[in-house]
Amino acid sequence: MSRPRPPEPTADHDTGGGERTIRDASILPLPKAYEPHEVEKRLYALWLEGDGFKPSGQGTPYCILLPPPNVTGTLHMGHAFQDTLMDILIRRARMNGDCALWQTGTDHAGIATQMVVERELEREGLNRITLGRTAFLERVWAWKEASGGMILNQMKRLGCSADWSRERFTLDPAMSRAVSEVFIRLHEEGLIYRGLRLVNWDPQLETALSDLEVRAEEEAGTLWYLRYPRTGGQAAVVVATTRPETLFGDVALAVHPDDSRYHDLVGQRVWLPTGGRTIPVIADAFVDPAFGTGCVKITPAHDFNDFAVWERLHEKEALPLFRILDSRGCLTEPARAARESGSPEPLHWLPPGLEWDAPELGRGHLIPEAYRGLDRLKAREQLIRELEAAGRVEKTEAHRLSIPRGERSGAIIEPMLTRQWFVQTRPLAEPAIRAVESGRIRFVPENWAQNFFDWMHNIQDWCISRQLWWGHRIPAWCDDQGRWYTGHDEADVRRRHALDPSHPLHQDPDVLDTWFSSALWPFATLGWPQDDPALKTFYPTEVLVTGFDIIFFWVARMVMMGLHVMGEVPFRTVYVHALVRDAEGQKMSKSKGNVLDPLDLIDGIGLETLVQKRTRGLLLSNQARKIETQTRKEYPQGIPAFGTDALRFTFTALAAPGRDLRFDLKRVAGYRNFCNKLWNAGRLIQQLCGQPVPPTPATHVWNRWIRSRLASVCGAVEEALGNYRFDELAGHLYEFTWNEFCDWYLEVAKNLLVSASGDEAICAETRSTLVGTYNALLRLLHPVIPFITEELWGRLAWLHPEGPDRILTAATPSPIVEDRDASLERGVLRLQELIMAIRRTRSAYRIADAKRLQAAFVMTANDADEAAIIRREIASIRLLARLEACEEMPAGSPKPPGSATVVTLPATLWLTLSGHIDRGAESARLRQEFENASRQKTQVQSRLENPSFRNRAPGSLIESEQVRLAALELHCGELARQLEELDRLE
RNA sequence: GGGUGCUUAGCUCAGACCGGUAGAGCGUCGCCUUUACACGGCGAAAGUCGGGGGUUCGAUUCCCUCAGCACCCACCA
Repeated sequence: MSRPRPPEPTADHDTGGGERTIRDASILPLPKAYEPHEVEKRLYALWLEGDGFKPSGQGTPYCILLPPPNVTGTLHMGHAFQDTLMDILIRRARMNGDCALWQTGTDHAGIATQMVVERELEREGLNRITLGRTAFLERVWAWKEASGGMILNQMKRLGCSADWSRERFTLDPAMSRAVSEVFIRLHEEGLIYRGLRLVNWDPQLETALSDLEVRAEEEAGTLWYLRYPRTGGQAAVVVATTRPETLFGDVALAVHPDDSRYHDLVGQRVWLPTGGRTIPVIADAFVDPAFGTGCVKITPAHDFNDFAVWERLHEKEALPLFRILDSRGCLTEPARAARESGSPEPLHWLPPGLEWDAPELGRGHLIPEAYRGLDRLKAREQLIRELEAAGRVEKTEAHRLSIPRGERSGAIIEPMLTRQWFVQTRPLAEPAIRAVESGRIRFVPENWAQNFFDWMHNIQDWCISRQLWWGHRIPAWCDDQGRWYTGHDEADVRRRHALDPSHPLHQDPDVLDTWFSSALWPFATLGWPQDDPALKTFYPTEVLVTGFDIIFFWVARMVMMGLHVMGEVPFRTVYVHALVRDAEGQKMSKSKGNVLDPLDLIDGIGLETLVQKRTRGLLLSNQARKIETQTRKEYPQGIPAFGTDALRFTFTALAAPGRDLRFDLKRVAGYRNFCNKLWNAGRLIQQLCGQPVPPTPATHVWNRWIRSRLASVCGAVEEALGNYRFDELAGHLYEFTWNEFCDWYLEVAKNLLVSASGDEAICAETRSTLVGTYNALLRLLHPVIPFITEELWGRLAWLHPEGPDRILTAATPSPIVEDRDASLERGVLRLQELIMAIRRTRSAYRIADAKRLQAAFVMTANDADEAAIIRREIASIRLLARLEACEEMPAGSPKPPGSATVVTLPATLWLTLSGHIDRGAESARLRQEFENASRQKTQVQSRLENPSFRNRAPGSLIESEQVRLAALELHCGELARQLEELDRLE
């Protein structure tokens, strides 16, 4: 969908980049519109030449860590947003002369990657078990080499200036060394331990998960009221449960100690509803008498609450502990479960004197024959049928409850008694809390620190072992007595622990939670535990740019590990950005069909391809149809190519503090237009100058003005970046570029150079201002929109005869303090107000721009500087308000006949409009203005007359209100006079 | 159950820590093919700042409260 455009000179195309010189540049006109596509590829290659994005120079070290994306991942809007912000910071730091490193790499993403490869195997009719561990891991590595890391290439399309030579992968040998080193140290310090505990078990993936990897959703369920017959023959005890199948693992019933209904029951025994085994009734305050029947079954191996009860009371009440599910969630005899775990450590606990063959334990048969090997959900159905038939179900109720599901697999999570490795987090959390409290780590925006504290204060020990194959194998070996030893490898273990070669050792088959290695990312990527100079230079890193969704997963753990291992925080600032949503505020997800691919916004995509892309691989066909309809409606033309810079500017402008960010495609179009505006400003300047210009001091009002504004904007940009207010950064740049530089300054400068008097001195300083401002502007913009600024820098090489060839390595423009002139800026503001008032009046009378009008004015300004600026700038008033002539008349001059009146603060001006004038409209217009001004005047007046205001308001406010009142009085007086004049003439 | 955030123009959002005159982009309307740009220029319309109460000389802003919408943590036998 490209517009027809005039033929372009071919000489400036594909010159290979870098070969351009000032000589030939001056004669090459720019194409009429900026075309990002060709430019982006060429320039990225150019940037990679030589040292690429390696840190250089002796400047202050400045390091940002890329939150390592999953190797399985592809770039989505969230990444693109985050990457843009990081790239802005890094490019700016580089231009500031800092030694800037953007450390990049990918994460092995244990579960995600293993699932991808397992699915691939499934398509070939294979599975990992038949393949075996070694062959399976070879497959995963092959997959990683072939398809992993696509996301980093996509980042390059975004213009990311990460140091690709330092790319790391969390399973690199050096990273693995860091992982085992930390594991060994923490184990020796007692901060990593092996424990028999309940964990969240995913029966589909057959692994433990951490609390954070479990999502609970409210779903419809059933509450069954089951009868537990009493041994003495009295009425059965009724217990409500949502998971009846767990009754095979019951070790007690519990009631609240103060529940009078059950006082006589405590200490007695009841029969299980099936299975021929009795359990005691105990009392514990955790029971809520108001829920169900106030009596609860205790299944310590499969329920977190019950396990807590067991921990409190198992010695006193002689409660055994055993599990009844195998790793796939099927019912199994406890003894079998222990054997299956393959470890010499027992997976149960029996009170002294109690043996498996005791009647309390069903003489070793806890699971009736008919249920053995049955999936827990199937077993549930079968059990309910059996109990109903036996009259053991009193009633059933529909019940909403939150069902925990594995984040990855979606399978219902079972709390499961297993032996796992845990990190004892409290001793690690305390220094982390202090680091944030003391300000050694700053959260931006601050309120996220609260979130961090809340979690850290209630932190639970972290289960770090996973029953997967893809990941860091746990560096721990077990002997036949169940004793554990750590080391980097078996030989290392024997050396460290002085074990004879004949001493049997078996390495733990499990791997570590992916987040364990991620937690070491800040120092492991920089070379730890080696004595790497990068570590000394760049640790602690400057700022972590991340979403709030991984504060717990990742940020908190990096802080804990960094402080513990390095003795220093991993980063000084945590900048927490919002999460990208669609235009309706919905989370972008494949199943909703509202996903936007950042690359499609850059390159564009046709409607048909987009529809295909969004519906591919969807299981439900009605869902696919819905998405197709919605997509066709929303993007009837597909998505046009906006270019990388437009997308980056959009992200920057949207990066206001907050927790979600609605991504609106229309904004991208707006910023594409912005890029084009900047491009065309370059075209104009090329036409006006086109060769190096010696720096010349400014004397002309507008030249001084734009230099003053530039100095202000440099300062504002610096401040916005210092506060991580990317939205404000974008706002300042947009406003300055478009409104001040293009709309005002270029219009004037064009005139000064093309049609003006031929005053060589003014021309020289105007060229110098034009070139100096545009040059600085490109450098200010470069971190945000790197491609177009680099392209302009290259094409307009005469802009920077002494500067570097590439804007990438140019210096940030520093604000020139002497250029700032507040009084001049005020004066120009008045001038602009006068010009805008004339334009308004012209527009009200619908006078074409081409029509030049006669005008006369009287000065009403009481500020000498302002008046001087107006008088000096009559030429620009004429130019910008399209006047033929504009003459000053003596104060008190009468309104010329047949004129429209324009009343502003610095001057009252009459536009000669013979033939157009409408006395009624004129009067109404002035009256309206008068009323507005009087309303304001009255407001200020009454405020100033209010004694309590005068007594209590700060002096500076009173002063400024007085100034304002004076101005309003002047304005009102002048409007009244002009209205009288109008009446008098009538 | 505990907590956090949001509610401002037709749409998407700034502004609020630090009270006094409410801003932007997009959209809408009018005029304009002015040789940088129609991916443009100039101009205009458009808001009882979610409801109620309080503090204050003054509240969109601070406090309380209600409503709606998001989200997080815990938990539901």
